[in-house]
This record gives sequence, C-alpha cells and structure tokens, in this order.
Amino acid sequence: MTPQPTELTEAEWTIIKSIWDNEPCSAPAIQELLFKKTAWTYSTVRTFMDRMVAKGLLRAEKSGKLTVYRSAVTRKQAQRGELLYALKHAFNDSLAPMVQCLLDTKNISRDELDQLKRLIADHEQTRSPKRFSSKSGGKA
Amino acid sequence: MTPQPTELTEAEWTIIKSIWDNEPCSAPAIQELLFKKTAWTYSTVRTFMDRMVAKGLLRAEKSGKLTVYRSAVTRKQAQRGELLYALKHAFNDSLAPMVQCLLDTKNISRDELDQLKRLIADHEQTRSPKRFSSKSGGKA
DNA sequence: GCTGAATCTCTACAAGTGTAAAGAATCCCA
DNA sequence: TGGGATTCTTTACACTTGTAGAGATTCAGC
Repeated sequence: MTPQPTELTEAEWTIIKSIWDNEPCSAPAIQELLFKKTAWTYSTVRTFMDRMVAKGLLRAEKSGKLTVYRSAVTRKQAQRGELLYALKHAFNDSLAPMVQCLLDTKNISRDELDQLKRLIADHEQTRSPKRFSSKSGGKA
Repeated sequence: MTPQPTELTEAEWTIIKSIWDNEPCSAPAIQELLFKKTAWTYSTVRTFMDRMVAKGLLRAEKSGKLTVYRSAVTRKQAQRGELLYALKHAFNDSLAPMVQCLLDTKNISRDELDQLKRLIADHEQTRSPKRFSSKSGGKA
C-alpha cells in the first residue's frame, strides 16, 4: 500500500480536494463547485480529471452517460507525498530544520504551540509503548 | 525582501544546492560536481542555470570567457517557498496536521523527538520574552 | 421522430521542464 | 600561428501543465 509518493500540481490539488469532499461525483459537478474559485470551464476541469485518472490519482467509472469519479489516493497519501518532496529537496530529509523553518516562517499562536507540543508528546507515547503493549499484535 | 516565495523543480533544487555550497562557481564546475549523481551533460546543466538566471534564482556574471554564477535566493528563502507550497496545498495552511503527518510518516528517533521539543521550547522563549527581555533589542 | 439541454470526446496550443547535440568562440601552448 | 582543450551559444525536441473550443452523443420530453 501507500504507493510511490506523488506530488500534485496546484490544479491537481484543487481538483482532488474537491473530489475528496464530494466523491463519488461527476465532472460537471466538480466544475460547478470550483467555478467560483477558478473560473475553469468544463473542458478544463474534465481534462485535468482525465489526466489524473491516467496518473492514477483518480478512478473513473461510466454510469450511463455520466462518468463518475472517485479519488484513487487518500488525502493522507497525497499529503505525505507533498511533505516528503519538500522534506527531501529543501531540507535534505532532516526533520528539525523543517520544523525550525516552520516556526520561523509562520506566525504561530500560543495555542498552536501548545498543540504541537501535545502532538509530540502523544507521539512519544505511541511510538514506544515500552510497557504493557498488550495491543493485539500482528495478523493471524 | 524575501520576495514572493518560489518553488523549485527537482532539477533546480539539485543545481541550486550545489551552487550554495560552491558559489561563486562556473557552469562546468557545477556540471562536474553533479555528474556523479545526475549524469547531466554540460549543455543540460548550462540550460538549467541560464533558465534559473532568467527566473531570478541565480545571478550570472561574465568574467573573461567564464560565466560565474551565484545564488540569488538564499537557502532559507527557497526552503520557505517549498514549505509554504506544501503547507498551503496539502494542509490548508494548518500547522498541526502537517506536523502530525511528519510524525506519522517518518521514523523519528528519540533524539529527534527531543530535538523537536527543544526547538519548540526555544521558540516559545523567543516568541514571547514576556519577562526581562533585556536582550539588546533592535538595531541602533 | 425531433429538439434542446447536458455531457462527452477530440483536438489544440502556449508555456514550462528535462535533456542534449552541434557548432562557434576563445585561449593556452608548442 | 595553428591545434587542441575549454567554454559558450544556439537550436531542438519530447513531455507536462494550464487552458479551452468545437463538434459529437445522448437523453428526456414534446
């Protein structure tokens, strides 16, 4: 699972986000949903969507005259891909510099900082249960 | 300063990293440095570099027959650009989900976790000195 | 069966990206 | 001063991305 990480173009992000929120859905539906933001015509949207099918980002299925689309990658997968791209190229795969850059760049509220600390604390917990990991281990 | 954030392509990252580490430098020098990794010919490297000059990522200067190149964006700027792209598109500009994804994705060692905690702690300190910030404030 | 609305398919084109060959210019040295 | 080595310039080409028009298809209702 989690095939080779994919990076999406800006347009692809726009499309797939709309699909995640509405799947299964048709091209005309997506076009209408996005029109406010993008002013894309039906042709444009349709072209993107078909190209994304070709790339394995979406799946299409004919239902009568309608073509119905679904995502073929999860939000998590796509996020991972994008994150790994940045991590690898901009930060040579090192966590700390990336987080440092994040801290330097965005104006982070106290609440957000607390939230980050909590995330890390929780992760520590999960990462190394260390003691009674009576979690049902492994498959059958 | 810090003009509009730029995202770099993979090839551009490769080139500019090599330049940051060696500037000022010539195209043949960069080509040779990268050849092991990329097998790019001189023409390829040179094309990239000249296009990057056109984009404002590098600066070029003739010195006799040699063209000498320098970066026109700092590592920080480029990192920021890449990070903001991911943050914006994949995470709708929300810090926590991005960090969460980071934690979920990479195998993070205990040391790294500690380092992250320290980063955040330090940041808190800096962000809101709150009490005796007798730190020499501001310029002149 | 015909018409109109909705949808689809095909084709196109400009800009950007990855990749490079071929030939021109230049310089060092014998 | 001519030749070889180094570097530069020009041009090209295929593929991707952003964007879309024009015409074909299909269905629903008259």
